[in-house]
Amino acid sequence: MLTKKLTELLQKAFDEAGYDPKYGEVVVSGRPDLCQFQCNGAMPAAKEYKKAPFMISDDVVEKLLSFDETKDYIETAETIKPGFINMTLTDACLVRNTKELGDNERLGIEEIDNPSTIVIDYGGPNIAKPLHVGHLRTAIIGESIKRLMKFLGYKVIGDIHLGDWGLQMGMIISEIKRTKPDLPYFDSSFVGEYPKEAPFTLADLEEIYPRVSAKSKEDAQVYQEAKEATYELQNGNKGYMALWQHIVNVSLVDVKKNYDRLNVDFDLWYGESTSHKYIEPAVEILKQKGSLRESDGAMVVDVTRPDDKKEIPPMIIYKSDGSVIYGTTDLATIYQRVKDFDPSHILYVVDSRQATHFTQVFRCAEDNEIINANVSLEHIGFGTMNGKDGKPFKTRAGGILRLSDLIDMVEGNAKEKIIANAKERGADPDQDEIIAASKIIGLATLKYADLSNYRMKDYVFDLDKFSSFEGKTGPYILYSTVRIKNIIRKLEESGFSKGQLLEPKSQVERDILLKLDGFESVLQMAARDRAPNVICEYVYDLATLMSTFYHKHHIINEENQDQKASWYTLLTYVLATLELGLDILGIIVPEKM
RNA sequence: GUUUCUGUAGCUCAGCAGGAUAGAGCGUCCGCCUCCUAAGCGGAAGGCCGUGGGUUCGAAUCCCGCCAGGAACGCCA
Repeated sequence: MLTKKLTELLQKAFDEAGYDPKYGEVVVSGRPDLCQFQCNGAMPAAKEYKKAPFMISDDVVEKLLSFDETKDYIETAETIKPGFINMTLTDACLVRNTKELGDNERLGIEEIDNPSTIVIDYGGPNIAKPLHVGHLRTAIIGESIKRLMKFLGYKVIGDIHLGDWGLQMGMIISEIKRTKPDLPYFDSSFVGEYPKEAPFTLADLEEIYPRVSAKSKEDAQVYQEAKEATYELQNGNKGYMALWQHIVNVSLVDVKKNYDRLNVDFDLWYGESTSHKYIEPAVEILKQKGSLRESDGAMVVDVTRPDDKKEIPPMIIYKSDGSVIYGTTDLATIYQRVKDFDPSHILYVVDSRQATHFTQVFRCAEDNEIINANVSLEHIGFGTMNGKDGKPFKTRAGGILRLSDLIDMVEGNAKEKIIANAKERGADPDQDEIIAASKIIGLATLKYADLSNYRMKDYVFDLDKFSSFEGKTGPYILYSTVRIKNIIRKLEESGFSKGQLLEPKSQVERDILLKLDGFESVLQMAARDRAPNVICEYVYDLATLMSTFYHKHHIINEENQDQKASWYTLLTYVLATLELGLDILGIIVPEKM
């Protein structure tokens, strides 16, 4: 990374000029018309040394220019107005640096030392309920953060954390009992093997939950039975467990299908139920600490702290009916994760609306030493995806939009565009090609639109805009990337080989070399802030620079063979960078489009 | 009410480890397809960065107040 090397140089210069080296930090210039890199350290240093900033920057620049190694990097270094140190690198340095990055397997990006384990909890779909738009952001953002951390070298475990242990399971079980009381699962005297086949289909399940959920709101009896069933399930009713397993199995097929379409995968397909055997030991700790108390019939733990600005309600461990709720399973899951994986971080990529809940759970775990001080629990919240009315996205009829329907919409839209575009170009792709391309492009449309927003913000889902295929969109970036692939393919087909990277022939080309160097700090910033949107920004910038480049230089028709070979090499570097960036975003690049 | 997130161009959004002239996309206007994909490129117009203070040599960026919008505030997840 060039800023790092330049910072070393500047620190040395500050030091030798008699100033604290800490002022030597170099950043990418905010004024590319003036210089490529800048150091602003002379201005804060002016205070410490009670000197005019330009006197300091003059000293530093003088020292800097006296070093032998400076010539290897810097073309010009000068002091400007109050005390900026502006630097521009030699093209030779840029080329040398680019080669180092491009020829490196990891594009020159450092892998962290002594990697710790990070558990990322995202996805969180509920069993027996179809996935809906509300599940989109956690999946997309979580997947991207997972990939980013993995690439940076952490040992990352992505856990889907299925919602499979709460009241909704009791609702479904009690409803099945009501409609099919003769099933063996409800016969307490039943001995032997329960049937292997589930007594319902996925379609049945998807119909049962909304029905019983609505009924339970009207009918207290129904609600009561659901609660009782939940309690019995959680306490090991054998028939319920067997039925529960059927529900999980049937649902999971569909859940996996949805995540596949989103190019999202998990290392662990655990759920709330997985941790249920850890509830007891976790609660035992709470008891030993004397934290558990009775309140309105429920067992709770207080999680307030003296400097609280807001009253945090106590966390409920056991409801007044004796069953556990998601706070309890979350706590038990922390206990389990610490025991099994010894993580340094557990990241929860969950809707911001659950902030209070996580405050409760985290405090409960910390205060009661279920985790020790080296484990960091972090809620990575995000805003909602809204419709054009500014309210959470709904279907036209006002219902909840299924995730699969959303994906269908986006893919369908991509398909129309592909066909229209092919027609215009006189191309004639076959059906399979069109379908494959529409899936990939649809995915990029959806993911780029989502990830390019800063995650805390709500955003408006506007299909027309996102799939317009123009401007700052997923399809544009794919288009740019595929275009590079096409040129490379043509070069390969003509038997041409890559060659030595030559010095840039234009400002765009120079800008590309500088941009390539900036990738590492972009990834670091994205990781630090858990903010994939900075990667989106970067990928777009690089793609745009490439488009400008084509306008200026024509690679295939280039007569100078060394130049052509050099550009070929450059293309492979840019492609590798784009592909890596897109892969971290969870976006797939097609071969053609 | 309390807490929290958000407020930047007509619209949708970046920028917020403080730095020199605040950036994109869409939309509007002008120009560019005998040449690797025009899903593109070049250019123009468009902004007292919600508001008032403070810190600082320097604030869209940090701190405080206010205004506006969203969200959360005990047995759903």
